Amino acid sequence: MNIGNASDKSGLPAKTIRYYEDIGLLKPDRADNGYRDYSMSDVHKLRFLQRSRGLGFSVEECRQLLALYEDKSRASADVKSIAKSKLQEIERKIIELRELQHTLKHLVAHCHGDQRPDCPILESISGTAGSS
Amino acid sequence: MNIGNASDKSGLPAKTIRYYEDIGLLKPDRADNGYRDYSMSDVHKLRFLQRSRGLGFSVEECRQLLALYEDKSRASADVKSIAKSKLQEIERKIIELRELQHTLKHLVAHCHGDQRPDCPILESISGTAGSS
DNA sequence: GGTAATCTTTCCAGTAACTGGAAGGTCAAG
DNA sequence: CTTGACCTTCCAGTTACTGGAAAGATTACC
Repeated sequence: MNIGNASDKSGLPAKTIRYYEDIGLLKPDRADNGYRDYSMSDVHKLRFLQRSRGLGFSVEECRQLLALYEDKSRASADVKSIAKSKLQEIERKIIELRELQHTLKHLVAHCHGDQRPDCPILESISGTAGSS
Repeated sequence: MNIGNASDKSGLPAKTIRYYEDIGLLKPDRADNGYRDYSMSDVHKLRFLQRSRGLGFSVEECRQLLALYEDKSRASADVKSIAKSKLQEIERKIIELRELQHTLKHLVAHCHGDQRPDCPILESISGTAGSS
């Protein structure tokens, strides 16, 4: 499939997909006319990248995650140790998102925007009373 | 407190804190010697920024979140509608993180790195069999 | 078959969000 | 009163895109 189609299915702009190719993240086939030709597997990987980038992983981290995703020949211990450290990071991100969620819900529920100078939320936000 | 201290407490590099000041996200007091002087409230906000950035929100989105955080005078409906749309985004991110977590756990549990050409994970990854 | 619209290609420049480093001022310790 | 660890501003470089030009390919219509 052409890049426009892959873009629609992955949620990534065509520009970004070409950029990911430039930096060696994903190399699609080429059709006889020179057009890039994406397989469904490529599209899955693009969607995977779209998600991980949106969740705050850097491109280099995404490269690692993609390597895990694509793993076909690396040593088990190696793969597992990277996966485990990524899992810890994911766990942390989920917790932080829950705290942010809690804070915003609290705001929606309790702050009425009626010119009050101090909001009780300020106490609980930014992990001051929720983590570490 | 000085910027180095604020940096330690917020987890943001001093460089980044100065950059956030440049773009108008957070304006600390200045001591008589010209040094930036951060209050605990400033540090909370920096930590808040550190987290939201790490969770994949853009600086402009963080500006909105910070405005919610700081809200003291805006109309309730306005604040609530922004907060609600951010809550949806957070909900989505949590779901995506859970799926990523599930995928990686599956990888750690079932892929042994023993040269196998196709991993069963490929089916379930990237939301193909888990969402939408 | 012609041609206009809509792809696609590469390349180069611009933006967003930092990041590093130079040149110099400030401060606490010995 | 100097040494070292801070801090300041400024300017240049990096990462991760993003927009736009110029040109080739494909499809859609007459």
